[in-house]
Amino acid sequence: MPELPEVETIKNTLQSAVGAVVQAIEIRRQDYVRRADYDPAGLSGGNIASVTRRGKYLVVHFHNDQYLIIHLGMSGRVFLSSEVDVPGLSHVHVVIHLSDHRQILLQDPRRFGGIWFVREPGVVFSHMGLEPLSSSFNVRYLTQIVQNRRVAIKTLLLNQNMISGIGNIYADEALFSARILPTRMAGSLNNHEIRILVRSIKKVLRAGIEQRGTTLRDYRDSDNRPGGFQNYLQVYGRHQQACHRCGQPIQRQVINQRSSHFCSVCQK
DNA sequence: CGCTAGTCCTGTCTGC
DNA sequence: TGCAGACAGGACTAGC
Repeated sequence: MPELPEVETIKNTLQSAVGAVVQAIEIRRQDYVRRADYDPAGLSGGNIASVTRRGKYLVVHFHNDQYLIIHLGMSGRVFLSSEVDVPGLSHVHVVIHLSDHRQILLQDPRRFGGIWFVREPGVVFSHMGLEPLSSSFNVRYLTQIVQNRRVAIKTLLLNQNMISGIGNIYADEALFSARILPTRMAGSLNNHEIRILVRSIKKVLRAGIEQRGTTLRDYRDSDNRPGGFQNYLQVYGRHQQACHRCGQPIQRQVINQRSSHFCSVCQK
């Protein structure tokens, strides 16, 4: 579910938990833990030093160089709750009890997400591509990774080993903004198109963050607030609706198992 | 090595 | 109202 702007928003709303002392960590589903390099029980008594983001991952840094890495998969949510028990909330796999009586709940119905208890975040991120909002993600880098690639440009944008954080919504939106068809072979993009695409990716992601993410169905930040970027979508989820630019109906086509939305008039 | 297709899950919506 | 089938914001991996 959550892509870079949504995870960034969750990270921002979780800042109110920084400094809080962990009373206990409750792992209700052991199979949600992908890796444990230390005993999570040892986190009790320490405090949360920071909460950051890498790609679509949340990084919770505790004392003593102990990290909890969280990936929310397709349906994951993080709640910062002050209630002892949230009624009607199922599929909560992890609860971090804080000594101020708040708790961080990790819910994930489909369980495509997971968590890692590691002493060094690099072991999880070793193969990850550049952050698209960093200065190193630029025309030179995109030129280098599209070179000779015979995959659809959209497939490349979704490849987390190349660029980390772009998902199905923002890939479609960035390609519409750049006026490039998602089916175009990556290696066929010219310098001009690469330049526009870099700019479009950054612009769309920044707008998504500005709007606190996209809520199509169940996305919420850790304060349970929905995002607002769904009101600004140009193509995603707008199949057969009029293109905001030219008025022609938006097309939908499956590319690499993912539904893709585009305007066949505006995008070439 | 690069790439495609199948797989992991549950919930919700659509059409019969 | 019930039920089958499609579909969903992600990402691994077997196999070509």
